[in-house]
Amino acid sequence: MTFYERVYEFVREVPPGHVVTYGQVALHLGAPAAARAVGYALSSLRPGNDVPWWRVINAQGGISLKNRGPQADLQRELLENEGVSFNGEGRTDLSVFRWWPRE
DNA sequence: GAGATGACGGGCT
DNA sequence: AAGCCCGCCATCT
Repeated sequence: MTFYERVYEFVREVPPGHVVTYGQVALHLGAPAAARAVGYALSSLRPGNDVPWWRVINAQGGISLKNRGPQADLQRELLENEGVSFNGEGRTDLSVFRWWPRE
C-alpha cells in the first residue's frame, strides 16, 4: 500500500455534496504535515480512475487550480453540481460542506 | 545521495 | 486582505 493508494482510498470515501481539505487527508493518513504530498499524489491522477479528486480542496475552502488550467472550472462545476455552493470569493463554506470520516 | 518541485498550511508583516 | 517566508512530505532529475 503506497502513499498514493492511501490518498485515493480515502478520497473515494468522500460522499457527493461534501469536501475535504488536503491537510485533512494528510492528517487522516497519519502525516499531519504531508498536505503537499497529498496534492502531489492527486496531480498524478489520470482520467479514467474512480477517484473523486474534485472533492479535495485547500484549507481556505477554495480550489487550488485557479490558474493551473481548465480543470479549475471543471472542479467548481462538478461541486456545484453536487450541491456545494461557492461564495463571491470562489470559496466554499467548510463549516457546512467539510466531511469527516465515520469513527 | 543532493537539490529542486508542487493540486499545501500556518504564521508573520 | 495580500504577500512573503518557512516547514512538511513523497517524487523526480
